[in-house]
Amino acid sequence: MDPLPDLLRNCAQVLSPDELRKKLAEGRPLRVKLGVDPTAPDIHLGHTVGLTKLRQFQELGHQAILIIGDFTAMIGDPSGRSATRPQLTHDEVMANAKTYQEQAFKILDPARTRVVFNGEWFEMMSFEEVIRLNSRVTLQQMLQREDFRDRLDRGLPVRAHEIQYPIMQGWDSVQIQADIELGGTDQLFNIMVGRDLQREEGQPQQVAMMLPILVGLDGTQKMSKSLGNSVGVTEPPVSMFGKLMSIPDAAMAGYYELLLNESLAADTHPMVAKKELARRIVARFHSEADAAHALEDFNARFSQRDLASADLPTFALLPGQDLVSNVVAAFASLGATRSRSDVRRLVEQGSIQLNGEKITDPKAPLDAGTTGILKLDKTRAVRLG
RNA sequence: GGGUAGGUUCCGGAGUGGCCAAACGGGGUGGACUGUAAAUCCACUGGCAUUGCCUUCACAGGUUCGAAUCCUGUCCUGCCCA
Repeated sequence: MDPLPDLLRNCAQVLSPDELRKKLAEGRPLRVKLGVDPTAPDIHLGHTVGLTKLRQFQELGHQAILIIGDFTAMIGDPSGRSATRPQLTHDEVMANAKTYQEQAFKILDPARTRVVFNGEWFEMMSFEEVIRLNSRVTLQQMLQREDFRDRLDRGLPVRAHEIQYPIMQGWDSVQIQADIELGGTDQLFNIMVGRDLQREEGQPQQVAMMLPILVGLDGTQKMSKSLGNSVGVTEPPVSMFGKLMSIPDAAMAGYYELLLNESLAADTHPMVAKKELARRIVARFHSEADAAHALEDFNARFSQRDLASADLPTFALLPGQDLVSNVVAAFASLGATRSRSDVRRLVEQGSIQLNGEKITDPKAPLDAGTTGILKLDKTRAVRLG
Protein backbone atom coordinates (compact mmCIF):
# COMPACT_ATOMS: atom_id res chain seq x y z
CA MET A 1 0.00 0.00 0.00
CA ASP A 2 1.28 3.45 -0.87
CA PRO A 3 1.98 5.32 2.35
CA LEU A 4 2.28 8.68 0.62
CA PRO A 5 -1.32 9.91 0.81
CA ASP A 6 -1.47 9.17 4.49
CA LEU A 7 1.78 10.92 5.16
CA LEU A 8 0.63 13.95 3.27
CA ARG A 9 -2.62 14.07 5.16
CA ASN A 10 -2.94 17.20 7.29
CA CYS A 11 0.18 18.74 5.89
CA ALA A 12 -0.14 22.40 5.14
CA GLN A 13 2.68 22.30 2.63
CA VAL A 14 5.25 19.80 1.47
CA LEU A 15 8.31 20.70 -0.54
CA SER A 16 8.01 18.67 -2.39
CA PRO A 17 5.68 15.66 -2.48
CA ASP A 18 7.66 14.43 -5.43
CA GLU A 19 10.95 14.42 -3.56
CA LEU A 20 9.24 12.67 -0.72
CA ARG A 21 7.98 9.99 -3.05
CA LYS A 22 11.50 9.43 -4.35
CA LYS A 23 12.96 9.21 -0.88
CA LEU A 24 10.33 6.70 0.14
CA ALA A 25 11.06 4.70 -2.95
CA GLU A 26 14.67 4.23 -1.84
CA GLY A 27 13.31 1.68 0.56
CA ARG A 28 15.58 2.57 3.48
CA PRO A 29 14.60 4.02 6.83
CA LEU A 30 14.50 7.78 6.37
CA ARG A 31 15.85 10.14 8.97
CA VAL A 32 12.94 12.31 9.96
CA LYS A 33 13.85 15.36 11.96
CA LEU A 34 11.75 17.28 14.39
CA GLY A 35 13.30 19.97 16.48
CA VAL A 36 11.92 21.14 19.77
CA ASP A 37 13.20 23.93 21.92
CA PRO A 38 12.74 23.25 25.61
CA THR A 39 11.84 26.80 26.51
CA ALA A 40 9.21 25.69 29.03
CA PRO A 41 9.03 22.59 31.21
CA ASP A 42 5.96 21.09 29.59
CA ILE A 43 4.85 20.28 26.11
CA HIS A 44 1.32 21.10 25.12
CA LEU A 45 -1.09 19.84 22.51
CA GLY A 46 0.37 22.17 19.91
CA HIS A 47 3.66 20.31 20.13
CA THR A 48 1.94 17.01 19.70
CA VAL A 49 0.93 17.78 16.14
CA GLY A 50 4.49 17.36 14.92
CA LEU A 51 5.14 14.46 17.27
CA THR A 52 2.10 12.66 15.94
CA LYS A 53 3.31 13.01 12.39
CA LEU A 54 6.68 11.77 13.46
CA ARG A 55 5.07 8.76 15.07
CA GLN A 56 3.38 8.05 11.77
CA PHE A 57 6.76 7.85 10.10
CA GLN A 58 8.01 5.58 12.84
CA GLU A 59 5.20 3.17 12.25
CA LEU A 60 6.31 2.89 8.67
CA GLY A 61 9.75 1.91 9.86
CA HIS A 62 11.51 5.24 9.60
CA GLN A 63 13.95 6.74 12.02
CA ALA A 64 12.74 9.62 14.14
CA ILE A 65 15.35 12.10 15.19
CA LEU A 66 14.16 14.36 17.92
CA ILE A 67 16.46 17.29 18.23
CA ILE A 68 16.42 18.91 21.59
CA GLY A 69 17.52 22.40 20.88
CA ASP A 70 19.44 23.05 24.03
CA PHE A 71 21.51 25.65 22.25
CA THR A 72 18.83 27.10 20.06
CA ALA A 73 16.54 27.38 23.06
CA MET A 74 18.93 29.80 24.58
CA ILE A 75 18.22 32.11 21.65
CA GLY A 76 14.55 31.34 21.32
CA ASP A 77 12.97 30.89 17.94
CA PRO A 78 11.98 34.31 16.65
CA SER A 79 9.44 32.78 14.27
CA GLY A 80 6.20 34.62 14.53
CA ARG A 81 7.38 36.60 17.48
CA SER A 82 7.00 40.32 17.73
CA ALA A 83 9.64 40.66 20.39
CA THR A 84 12.91 39.09 21.39
CA ARG A 85 12.45 36.11 23.63
CA PRO A 86 13.92 36.17 27.08
CA GLN A 87 17.13 34.19 27.12
CA LEU A 88 17.31 31.09 29.22
CA THR A 89 20.35 29.72 30.89
CA HIS A 90 21.71 26.36 29.84
CA ASP A 91 20.73 24.88 33.19
CA GLU A 92 17.13 25.98 32.81
CA VAL A 93 17.07 24.57 29.33
CA MET A 94 18.48 21.23 30.40
CA ALA A 95 15.94 20.90 33.19
CA ASN A 96 13.17 21.51 30.68
CA ALA A 97 14.74 19.10 28.23
CA LYS A 98 14.35 16.28 30.69
CA THR A 99 10.61 16.65 31.12
CA TYR A 100 10.21 17.31 27.41
CA GLN A 101 11.69 13.97 26.51
CA GLU A 102 9.53 12.11 28.97
CA GLN A 103 6.46 13.79 27.65
CA ALA A 104 7.38 13.33 24.02
CA PHE A 105 7.53 9.61 24.59
CA LYS A 106 3.87 9.62 25.39
CA ILE A 107 3.55 9.82 21.63
CA LEU A 108 6.80 8.60 20.13
CA ASP A 109 8.04 5.06 20.01
CA PRO A 110 11.26 5.07 22.03
CA ALA A 111 12.65 2.16 20.08
CA ARG A 112 12.70 4.12 16.86
CA THR A 113 13.67 7.49 18.24
CA ARG A 114 17.08 9.00 18.44
CA VAL A 115 17.28 11.97 20.75
CA VAL A 116 20.05 14.44 20.05
CA PHE A 117 20.98 17.69 21.68
CA ASN A 118 22.25 20.29 19.28
CA GLY A 119 24.68 21.44 21.92
CA GLU A 120 26.62 18.35 20.87
CA TRP A 121 27.94 20.17 17.85
CA PHE A 122 27.37 23.82 18.69
CA GLU A 123 29.27 23.62 21.93
CA MET A 124 32.28 22.35 20.02
CA MET A 125 32.37 25.03 17.39
CA SER A 126 35.10 27.58 17.45
CA PHE A 127 34.39 31.19 16.76
CA GLU A 128 36.13 30.78 13.44
CA GLU A 129 33.71 28.07 12.48
CA VAL A 130 30.81 30.20 13.56
CA ILE A 131 32.00 33.00 11.33
CA ARG A 132 32.46 30.62 8.47
CA LEU A 133 28.96 29.29 8.91
CA ASN A 134 27.56 32.78 9.06
CA SER A 135 29.32 33.79 5.88
CA ARG A 136 27.17 31.36 3.94
CA VAL A 137 24.01 33.32 4.33
CA THR A 138 23.22 36.91 3.65
CA LEU A 139 21.68 39.39 5.98
CA GLN A 140 19.06 40.10 3.37
CA GLN A 141 18.02 36.46 3.37
CA MET A 142 17.70 36.38 7.09
CA LEU A 143 15.82 39.64 7.22
CA GLN A 144 13.34 38.90 4.52
CA ARG A 145 11.23 36.90 6.95
CA GLU A 146 7.96 38.45 7.79
CA ASP A 147 8.44 38.49 11.53
CA PHE A 148 11.73 40.36 11.27
CA ARG A 149 10.44 42.62 8.55
CA ASP A 150 7.47 43.51 10.66
CA ARG A 151 9.65 44.41 13.58
CA LEU A 152 11.88 46.42 11.32
CA ASP A 153 8.92 48.29 9.93
CA ARG A 154 7.55 49.01 13.35
CA GLY A 155 10.87 50.26 14.61
CA LEU A 156 11.30 47.41 17.07
CA PRO A 157 14.66 45.90 17.79
CA VAL A 158 15.92 42.77 16.09
CA ARG A 159 18.97 41.57 17.91
CA ALA A 160 21.91 40.05 16.12
CA HIS A 161 21.70 36.71 17.87
CA GLU A 162 18.16 36.19 16.67
CA ILE A 163 19.21 35.92 13.07
CA GLN A 164 21.48 33.07 14.10
CA TYR A 165 18.48 30.94 14.83
CA PRO A 166 17.61 29.80 11.30
CA ILE A 167 21.27 29.16 10.59
CA MET A 168 21.58 26.96 13.63
CA GLN A 169 18.43 25.06 12.87
CA GLY A 170 19.66 24.56 9.35
CA TRP A 171 23.00 23.32 10.58
CA ASP A 172 21.21 20.74 12.70
CA SER A 173 19.88 19.24 9.49
CA VAL A 174 23.37 19.01 8.08
CA GLN A 175 24.69 17.37 11.22
CA ILE A 176 22.14 14.62 11.28
CA GLN A 177 21.78 14.41 7.51
CA ALA A 178 18.07 14.77 7.68
CA ASP A 179 15.95 13.34 4.92
CA ILE A 180 12.83 15.06 6.07
CA GLU A 181 12.21 17.88 8.47
CA LEU A 182 8.86 18.42 10.13
CA GLY A 183 7.68 21.71 11.50
CA GLY A 184 4.83 24.13 11.73
CA THR A 185 4.05 26.42 8.85
CA ASP A 186 5.96 29.12 10.63
CA GLN A 187 9.05 26.94 10.25
CA LEU A 188 9.16 27.17 6.48
CA PHE A 189 11.97 29.66 6.43
CA ASN A 190 14.11 27.83 8.96
CA ILE A 191 13.65 24.51 7.21
CA MET A 192 14.57 25.97 3.87
CA VAL A 193 17.81 27.30 5.32
CA GLY A 194 18.55 23.69 6.22
CA ARG A 195 18.10 22.70 2.61
CA ASP A 196 20.48 25.43 1.47
CA LEU A 197 23.16 24.39 3.90
CA GLN A 198 22.77 20.73 3.02
CA ARG A 199 23.24 21.51 -0.64
CA GLU A 200 26.41 23.45 0.10
CA GLU A 201 27.68 20.50 2.06
CA GLY A 202 26.97 18.23 -0.85
CA GLN A 203 24.24 16.38 1.00
CA PRO A 204 20.90 15.35 -0.41
CA GLN A 205 18.39 17.99 0.58
CA GLN A 206 15.74 17.35 3.15
CA VAL A 207 12.09 17.40 2.31
CA ALA A 208 10.24 20.13 4.14
CA MET A 209 6.93 19.08 5.65
CA MET A 210 4.95 21.88 7.17
CA LEU A 211 2.09 21.04 9.49
CA PRO A 212 -0.69 23.45 10.27
CA ILE A 213 -0.50 25.41 13.46
CA LEU A 214 -2.88 24.31 16.18
CA VAL A 215 -4.81 27.28 17.48
CA GLY A 216 -5.05 27.78 21.19
CA LEU A 217 -8.09 27.81 23.42
CA ASP A 218 -8.95 31.30 22.27
CA GLY A 219 -9.49 29.93 18.79
CA THR A 220 -7.38 32.54 17.06
CA GLN A 221 -3.79 32.61 18.19
CA LYS A 222 -1.26 29.83 17.95
CA MET A 223 -1.31 27.58 20.97
CA SER A 224 1.44 28.71 23.23
CA LYS A 225 2.14 28.57 26.88
CA SER A 226 3.14 32.20 27.05
CA LEU A 227 -0.18 33.26 25.58
CA GLY A 228 -1.96 31.26 28.25
CA ASN A 229 -4.09 29.41 25.74
CA SER A 230 -2.50 26.01 25.87
CA VAL A 231 -3.36 22.58 27.21
CA GLY A 232 -0.39 20.76 28.69
CA VAL A 233 -0.12 17.04 28.12
CA THR A 234 0.44 16.43 31.80
CA GLU A 235 -2.56 18.38 33.03
CA PRO A 236 -4.98 16.52 35.26
CA PRO A 237 -7.82 14.85 33.35
CA VAL A 238 -10.62 17.08 34.60
CA SER A 239 -8.80 20.27 33.81
CA MET A 240 -7.69 18.99 30.41
CA PHE A 241 -11.25 18.06 29.63
CA GLY A 242 -12.63 21.39 30.77
CA LYS A 243 -10.13 23.35 28.76
CA LEU A 244 -10.90 21.42 25.63
CA MET A 245 -14.59 22.08 26.10
CA SER A 246 -13.89 25.78 26.11
CA ILE A 247 -12.49 25.97 22.61
CA PRO A 248 -14.69 27.78 20.13
CA ASP A 249 -16.69 25.51 17.82
CA ALA A 250 -14.83 26.85 14.84
CA ALA A 251 -11.57 25.48 16.21
CA MET A 252 -12.92 21.97 16.62
CA ALA A 253 -12.39 20.74 13.09
CA GLY A 254 -8.71 21.61 13.31
CA TYR A 255 -8.37 19.74 16.58
CA TYR A 256 -9.99 16.66 15.08
CA GLU A 257 -7.69 16.72 12.10
CA LEU A 258 -4.46 17.53 13.82
CA LEU A 259 -4.84 15.67 17.08
CA LEU A 260 -7.05 12.73 16.20
CA ASN A 261 -6.11 12.53 12.56
CA GLU A 262 -9.68 12.31 11.39
CA SER A 263 -12.36 14.55 10.01
CA LEU A 264 -15.09 16.02 12.11
CA ALA A 265 -18.43 14.60 11.05
CA ALA A 266 -20.53 17.47 9.79
CA ASP A 267 -23.80 16.21 11.18
CA THR A 268 -22.76 15.82 14.79
CA HIS A 269 -24.04 18.30 17.34
CA PRO A 270 -21.12 20.58 18.22
CA MET A 271 -21.40 19.89 21.90
CA VAL A 272 -21.47 16.14 21.43
CA ALA A 273 -18.53 16.37 19.09
CA LYS A 274 -16.61 18.49 21.53
CA LYS A 275 -17.21 16.15 24.43
CA GLU A 276 -16.01 13.30 22.28
CA LEU A 277 -12.93 15.22 21.32
CA ALA A 278 -12.15 16.04 24.91
CA ARG A 279 -12.79 12.51 26.05
CA ARG A 280 -10.49 10.97 23.50
CA ILE A 281 -7.67 13.36 24.11
CA VAL A 282 -7.85 12.80 27.84
CA ALA A 283 -7.89 9.08 27.18
CA ARG A 284 -4.74 9.35 25.12
CA PHE A 285 -2.72 11.17 27.72
CA HIS A 286 -4.24 9.56 30.77
CA SER A 287 -6.54 6.56 30.50
CA GLU A 288 -9.99 5.55 29.33
CA ALA A 289 -11.13 5.47 32.92
CA ASP A 290 -9.86 8.96 33.61
CA ALA A 291 -11.52 10.17 30.47
CA ALA A 292 -14.84 8.63 31.38
CA HIS A 293 -14.60 10.13 34.80
CA ALA A 294 -13.76 13.59 33.42
CA LEU A 295 -16.76 13.40 31.13
CA GLU A 296 -19.07 12.47 33.98
CA ASP A 297 -17.65 15.19 36.11
CA PHE A 298 -18.13 17.72 33.38
CA ASN A 299 -21.69 16.64 32.80
CA ALA A 300 -22.49 16.91 36.47
CA ARG A 301 -20.82 20.22 36.94
CA PHE A 302 -21.84 22.12 33.91
CA SER A 303 -24.48 20.37 31.88
CA GLN A 304 -26.58 19.61 34.95
CA ARG A 305 -25.13 22.35 37.13
CA ASP A 306 -24.90 19.86 39.88
CA LEU A 307 -21.80 20.88 41.75
CA ALA A 308 -22.75 18.71 44.69
CA SER A 309 -21.98 15.49 42.90
CA ALA A 310 -18.90 16.79 41.14
CA ASP A 311 -15.43 15.90 42.19
CA LEU A 312 -14.32 18.93 44.20
CA PRO A 313 -11.43 19.60 46.50
CA THR A 314 -12.39 20.25 50.07
CA PHE A 315 -11.61 23.37 51.96
CA ALA A 316 -11.76 23.96 55.69
CA LEU A 317 -13.21 27.34 56.58
CA LEU A 318 -11.05 29.64 58.59
CA PRO A 319 -12.88 30.15 61.85
CA GLY A 320 -13.94 33.70 62.60
CA GLN A 321 -12.94 35.03 59.21
CA ASP A 322 -15.20 36.86 56.80
CA LEU A 323 -16.08 35.78 53.30
CA VAL A 324 -13.26 37.57 51.52
CA SER A 325 -10.59 36.03 53.70
CA ASN A 326 -12.04 32.61 53.24
CA VAL A 327 -12.30 32.93 49.50
CA VAL A 328 -8.73 34.16 49.24
CA ALA A 329 -7.65 31.15 51.27
CA ALA A 330 -9.77 28.83 49.16
CA PHE A 331 -8.13 30.11 45.98
CA ALA A 332 -4.76 29.69 47.61
CA SER A 333 -5.58 26.09 48.46
CA LEU A 334 -6.16 25.54 44.75
CA GLY A 335 -2.87 27.12 43.88
CA ALA A 336 -4.35 30.38 42.64
CA THR A 337 -3.30 33.75 43.89
CA ARG A 338 -5.96 36.38 44.22
CA SER A 339 -5.67 39.67 45.97
CA ARG A 340 -8.30 40.69 48.49
CA SER A 341 -9.41 43.49 46.21
CA ASP A 342 -9.82 41.04 43.41
CA VAL A 343 -11.88 38.70 45.53
CA ARG A 344 -13.97 41.56 46.83
CA ARG A 345 -14.86 42.34 43.24
CA LEU A 346 -15.74 38.74 42.56
CA VAL A 347 -18.04 38.79 45.54
CA GLU A 348 -19.70 42.04 44.63
CA GLN A 349 -20.26 40.82 41.11
CA GLY A 350 -21.97 37.67 42.21
CA SER A 351 -19.36 35.08 41.38
CA ILE A 352 -19.27 33.57 44.84
CA GLN A 353 -22.10 31.20 45.56
CA LEU A 354 -22.83 29.02 48.57
CA ASN A 355 -24.95 26.04 47.61
CA GLY A 356 -26.24 27.88 44.60
CA GLU A 357 -27.06 31.09 46.44
CA LYS A 358 -25.06 34.18 45.55
CA ILE A 359 -23.43 35.95 48.43
CA THR A 360 -22.67 39.50 47.47
CA ASP A 361 -21.68 40.91 50.82
CA PRO A 362 -17.90 40.75 51.22
CA LYS A 363 -18.25 40.90 54.97
CA ALA A 364 -20.76 38.12 55.25
CA PRO A 365 -19.69 35.89 58.12
CA LEU A 366 -19.30 32.19 57.53
CA ASP A 367 -19.98 29.93 60.43
CA ALA A 368 -17.28 27.39 60.96
CA GLY A 369 -19.87 24.64 60.74
CA THR A 370 -21.14 25.72 57.32
CA THR A 371 -21.15 22.89 54.84
CA GLY A 372 -21.91 22.58 51.19
CA ILE A 373 -20.38 23.86 47.99
CA LEU A 374 -18.67 27.19 47.67
CA LYS A 375 -18.38 28.30 44.05
CA LEU A 376 -15.45 30.61 43.49
CA ASP A 377 -15.39 31.51 39.84
CA LYS A 378 -16.50 30.06 36.54
CA THR A 379 -14.50 26.90 36.80
CA ARG A 380 -13.51 26.58 40.42
CA ALA A 381 -15.45 25.49 43.45
CA VAL A 382 -14.64 23.82 46.74
CA ARG A 383 -16.51 21.56 49.09
CA LEU A 384 -16.63 22.95 52.60
CA GLY A 385 -15.68 20.61 55.35
C1' G B 1 31.03 59.05 17.87
C1' G B 2 27.27 63.14 16.05
C1' G B 3 22.08 64.49 15.31
C1' U B 4 17.09 63.36 16.47
C1' A B 5 12.63 60.94 18.49
C1' G B 6 11.32 58.14 22.44
C1' G B 7 10.86 54.85 27.27
C1' U B 8 3.31 55.34 30.75
C1' U B 9 -0.44 50.50 34.22
C1' C B 10 -1.02 42.90 30.73
C1' C B 11 -0.52 44.99 25.36
C1' G B 12 -1.31 49.21 22.12
C1' G B 13 -1.68 54.18 23.21
C1' A B 14 -3.48 59.30 25.50
C1' G B 15 -1.82 62.47 29.20
C1' U B 16 3.17 67.66 29.23
C1' G B 17 2.60 71.06 37.06
C1' G B 18 -2.90 70.11 40.72
C1' C B 19 -9.60 67.87 38.47
C1' C B 20 -4.25 61.27 37.53
C1' A B 21 -4.35 55.08 39.93
C1' A B 22 -3.80 57.91 35.10
C1' A B 23 -8.50 58.84 28.75
C1' C B 24 -9.48 55.34 24.81
C1' G B 25 -8.91 50.54 22.36
C1' G B 26 -7.43 45.40 22.82
C1' G B 27 -6.92 41.45 26.11
C1' G B 28 -8.51 39.37 30.71
C1' U B 29 -12.15 38.53 34.69
C1' G B 30 -17.33 38.43 36.78
C1' G B 31 -22.68 38.65 35.75
C1' A B 32 -27.06 37.92 32.33
C1' C B 33 -28.02 34.58 28.18
C1' U B 34 -26.07 29.61 26.69
C1' G B 35 -23.90 24.04 24.92
C1' U B 36 -18.14 26.37 30.51
C1' A B 37 -19.15 27.49 22.44
C1' A B 38 -20.12 31.82 19.45
C1' A B 39 -22.72 36.43 19.36
C1' U B 40 -24.86 40.19 22.46
C1' C B 41 -25.61 43.31 26.82
C1' C B 42 -23.82 45.07 31.73
C1' A B 43 -19.84 45.54 35.21
C1' C B 44 -14.85 45.12 36.82
C1' U B 45 -9.57 45.30 35.59
C1' G B 46 -2.50 48.40 41.15
C1' G B 47 -2.73 47.21 46.62
C1' C B 48 -4.88 47.79 51.56
C1' A B 49 -9.22 49.74 53.85
C1' U B 50 -16.80 50.04 54.91
C1' U B 51 -15.07 58.22 54.51
C1' G B 52 -9.72 57.19 53.31
C1' C B 53 -4.75 55.53 52.81
C1' C B 54 -0.41 53.29 50.34
C1' U B 55 2.85 52.04 46.01
C1' U B 56 3.14 53.01 40.53
C1' C B 57 4.16 56.40 34.70
C1' A B 58 12.77 53.41 32.63
C1' C B 59 16.33 54.45 37.07
C1' A B 60 18.60 57.96 40.66
C1' G B 61 18.58 62.65 42.48
C1' G B 62 16.52 67.79 42.43
C1' U B 63 12.93 72.15 41.86
C1' U B 64 7.85 72.96 43.88
C1' C B 65 2.77 73.66 48.73
C1' G B 66 2.13 69.88 44.78
C1' A B 67 5.45 66.07 39.26
C1' A B 68 3.84 60.83 34.84
C1' U B 69 4.30 65.97 33.51
C1' C B 70 9.86 70.86 34.95
C1' C B 71 15.56 70.34 35.85
C1' U B 72 20.23 67.19 36.27
C1' G B 73 22.59 62.62 35.74
C1' U B 74 22.31 57.36 34.41
C1' C B 75 20.44 53.17 31.63
C1' C B 76 17.72 51.41 27.34
C1' U B 77 15.43 51.66 22.20
C1' G B 78 14.23 53.51 17.15
C1' C B 79 15.63 56.58 13.01
C1' C B 80 19.34 59.60 10.23
C1' C B 81 24.65 60.63 9.64
C1' A B 82 29.75 58.63 10.33
